[in-house]
Amino acid sequence: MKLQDTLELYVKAAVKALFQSELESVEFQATRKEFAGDITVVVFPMLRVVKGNPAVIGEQIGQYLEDNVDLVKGYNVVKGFLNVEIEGSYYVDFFNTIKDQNTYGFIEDKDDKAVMVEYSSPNTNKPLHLGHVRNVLLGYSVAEILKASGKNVYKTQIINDRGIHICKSMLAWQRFGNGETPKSTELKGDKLVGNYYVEFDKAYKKEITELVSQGQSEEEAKKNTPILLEAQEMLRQWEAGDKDVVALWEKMNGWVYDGFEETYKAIGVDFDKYYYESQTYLLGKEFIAEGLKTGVFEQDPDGSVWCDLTKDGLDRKIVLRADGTAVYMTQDIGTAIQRIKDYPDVGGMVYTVGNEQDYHFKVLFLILQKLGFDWAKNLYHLSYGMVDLPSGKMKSREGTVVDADDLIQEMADTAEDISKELGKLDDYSEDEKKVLYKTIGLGALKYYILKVDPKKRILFDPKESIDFQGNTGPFIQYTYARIQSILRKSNLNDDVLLSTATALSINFDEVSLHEKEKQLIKQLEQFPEVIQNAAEQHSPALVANYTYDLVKDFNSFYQNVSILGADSEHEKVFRVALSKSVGQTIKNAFSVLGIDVPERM
RNA sequence: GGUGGCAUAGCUCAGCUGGAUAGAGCACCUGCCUUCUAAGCAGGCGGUCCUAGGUUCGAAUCCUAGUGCCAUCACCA
Repeated sequence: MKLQDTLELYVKAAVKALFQSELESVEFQATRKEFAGDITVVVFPMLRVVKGNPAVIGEQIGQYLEDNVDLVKGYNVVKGFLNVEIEGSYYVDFFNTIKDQNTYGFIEDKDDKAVMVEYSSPNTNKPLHLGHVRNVLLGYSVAEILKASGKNVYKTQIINDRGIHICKSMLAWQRFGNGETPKSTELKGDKLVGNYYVEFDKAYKKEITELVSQGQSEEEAKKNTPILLEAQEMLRQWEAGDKDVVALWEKMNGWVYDGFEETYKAIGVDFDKYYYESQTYLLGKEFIAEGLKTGVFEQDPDGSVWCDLTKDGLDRKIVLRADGTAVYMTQDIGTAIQRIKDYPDVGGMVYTVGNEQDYHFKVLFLILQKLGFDWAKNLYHLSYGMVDLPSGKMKSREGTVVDADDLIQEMADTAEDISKELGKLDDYSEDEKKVLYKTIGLGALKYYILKVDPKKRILFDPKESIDFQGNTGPFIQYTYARIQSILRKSNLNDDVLLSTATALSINFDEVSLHEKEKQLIKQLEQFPEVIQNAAEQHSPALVANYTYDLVKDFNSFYQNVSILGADSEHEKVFRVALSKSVGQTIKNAFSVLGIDVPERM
């Protein structure tokens, strides 16, 4: 049983014995550093049941606990706060129960119902940028956190592979491409296709200028440029299944997928299943027809189909155009249903999509509920803030985007510069160094993005490079590397670590627990709860900030207490074992953030 | 205009279901490498928690109103 739960029973018993009153619950908080004690009982809420001076009541309860509870070593009362000191042996005993768990903090028995997490979901006409990076890191991490919290998880995305945007790239490539391929240009496929998307835009703008000089209004010109009309014609041909257009579409999308795959690999994320809009956009229609029969939807005289959500405080939402073609909503309805068909064990889904689409998902979830799907109540929009530059929004057409591949490379380069300056790795091979630079660079980037609350926007200044000191990924990685160094130098194998730490608890009087050691164990004790909270709140930031606190405590311990130079063998082994556990916890925490930890740095 | 989100130190961010004198990092200043990796540690400076009301023993946290920024309100996605 958790310390808090145990104490709660005793505090209730104390109140019953002393004041003949029943408490419903007891409020605890961690004791602030400036006071003696380990855990604090807040007396104020009891005043509803027990009348009197809170300080006096605290005093009486404290005395009762000291007299009746072995765990309680002492107490003090400050105003209405009862600070309880816990026997050091409690912490040593607790540590003994976790020190050999490699999966500490994770729940291994999985729920029957799985969760599907969607993230990334890019368009196929341009490379991934910093905005996608946030999406991908968040989605991956939340998926891993959910796994760690005891869920089976499927990672997926929906690839927006059809529509006018890809036709624009296709057309530009046809016109200006001279048969270029990723191979012939040595460009990543997504970059090559993205270039033609830009080419299209250039030609388009030029044609607008021409038409305007011929007397058309700008508005007219935008609709009438030959190149746009041709792109629209291409889309019609695609929808009609024109062989040549489809072949070109397949070829160019193939290039993009290869490029994306490379980027995902570089970032270190993966997917269990891909969905393509081109394959699912028709599926929703069936259910629109179904919903029309059951009255969920209504048809206007022009043939368009709507869902009336005014009673739910929202608007009327179109789900099918007058010409019978699908809109975004149609396809999302179809995709959701398809996913449950494919994976019947899925009981809920998480959509990692920017907060600009909050309204869309509110509507989508509501419609799915109205259609009567029981899983529809377990849909969650993991809505996150935009990543903005000091100059404002990123705009691909204006060339202000921060490219994902470039960014990853720059982070590794910075890691390399710093590492070389510090010069601690002279005996590493070039290959080993390269891997390490990437680990550190990515660690910096991922931590930088994941440590902020998803719903808040991020301001990213490319000129001010991401820090490697303080509350950063590399700082935490560095601490991990230090711990590994100690483990190597201690020459203690696991058997010794296990047995001697146990011996310490038996002979506890010999050695008292150092403040810094106790603090570390308290911090370790929090980890499983942090994972559960992070899963409930879909927030990797909670894990990131926890890890930082843990690491700060460790570094303080490390600098103030000699580990390998401890006075007794007992102490030394205990401290090494404690360090090892902290290292394992860092590793576990970082694994759900998708960040690797190095043996040295 | 309707709806939703955000607002905490010069900058970037924490602050769990309301609890003690609001915490970190960066930057700036002071110390600490002959002892386990100084990407570190110990300390200092720095706050009208956007504003005004309200709820209560107690509010950065909850409620109301206002201000500012962002998003959204398409037969776009």
